Amino acid sequence: MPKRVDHEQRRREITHALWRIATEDGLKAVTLRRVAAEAGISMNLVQYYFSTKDQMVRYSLDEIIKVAVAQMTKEIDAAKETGDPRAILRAAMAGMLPVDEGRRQTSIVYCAYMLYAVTDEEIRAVVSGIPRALAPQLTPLVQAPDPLAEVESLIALTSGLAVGILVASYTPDEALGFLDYRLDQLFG
Amino acid sequence: MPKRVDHEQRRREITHALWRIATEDGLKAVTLRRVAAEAGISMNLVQYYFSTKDQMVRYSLDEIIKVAVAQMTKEIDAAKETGDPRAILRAAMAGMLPVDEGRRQTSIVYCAYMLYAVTDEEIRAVVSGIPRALAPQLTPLVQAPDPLAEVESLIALTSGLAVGILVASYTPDEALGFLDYRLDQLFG
DNA sequence: CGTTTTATCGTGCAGTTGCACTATAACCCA
DNA sequence: TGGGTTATAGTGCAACTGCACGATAAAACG
Repeated sequence: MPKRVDHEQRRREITHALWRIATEDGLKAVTLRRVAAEAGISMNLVQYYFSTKDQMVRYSLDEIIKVAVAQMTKEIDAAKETGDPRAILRAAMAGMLPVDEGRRQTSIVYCAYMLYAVTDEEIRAVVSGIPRALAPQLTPLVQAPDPLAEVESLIALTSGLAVGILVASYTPDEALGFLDYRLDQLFG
Repeated sequence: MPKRVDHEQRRREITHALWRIATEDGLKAVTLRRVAAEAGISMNLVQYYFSTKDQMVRYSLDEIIKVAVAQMTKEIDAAKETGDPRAILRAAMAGMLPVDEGRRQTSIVYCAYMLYAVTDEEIRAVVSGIPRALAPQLTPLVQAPDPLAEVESLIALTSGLAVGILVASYTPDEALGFLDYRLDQLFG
């Protein structure tokens, strides 16, 4: 048989191809044949690693969440070195914004899944818990009458800004400006 | 010929059918045949009123924006009677949230188009201008060092909350709570 | 060394999609 | 009253979709 292959690795490669397509033309452009072409393999091989298209899409969602969380965690940890609550919050929020090419891809794919979730029960179950899981980690950083409301609002704001950047309502700099303006109020 | 028919009216009927489908199963479920079935007419008739599927989708986008704007304008005007800036702002923002069945449909369809906009140049051009057009109308209502940043942030927050409600991250009441919490800060 | 696995490919298939083409019944106008 | 027009319906088609079914070469293993 040909070289033995790490299946997880192959699945991840296919997933990356899927992301590239979703970034460029949206999830609606994701087909088995196109993913195969983008990954440089035969369509049959895609089916070899994912028994069904839905499973492939679903796997890619789980992966993008992992990547996004890892990305943000890294930002937060780096900021934690400073010990400055504001810097940590800013890092966490800016880490969700599509301010560079890497994060832009993550954001686009993530947003695509967000909206998928609106009409897809299963994906909604995965996506809906994310802000609820994130908020409690950040509440200790703020002093306010209602820290949870404060942090949840901040997350919702950031999510709105992220979509705003993607549809070109704001430039990344403008969005960061709005975010900083808000943080000024929180800590000023 | 059969009864002479108002073409605009027919197009709107078809558009409503499209919305219902998009609300239930997303824009990806919108096909000529399904729209026709939902509207209770033959597929050919859909093609009679829209020469192409893209045109139909695009027309429905323009319509949903019109409806959403009208909805919000109505809310705002009603609140203007009170003359209370906070009430006006709240009406404008709450008018964007899917807090009842009617607004839920508007929001879902609107969100679907937002997503579409990320990877579709033409639709992005339509969608991206919306917050920029809305913000200046509301800036006179707030007193702050940077009223525009204030209002833009508020709009982004609301947009984030709207998506959050749709994917069941928040209940409508929670979202309204976050909004009010923010307004408390602004006016308190 | 032979045979069993395993990664890969090509092809075929039934279903769906958007669209084009034709038909026809009903209404308006000359 | 009759020819032209318009709203409607049916049907066919090429393209594409996800998926299933072999075929094959190469590595692993007895």
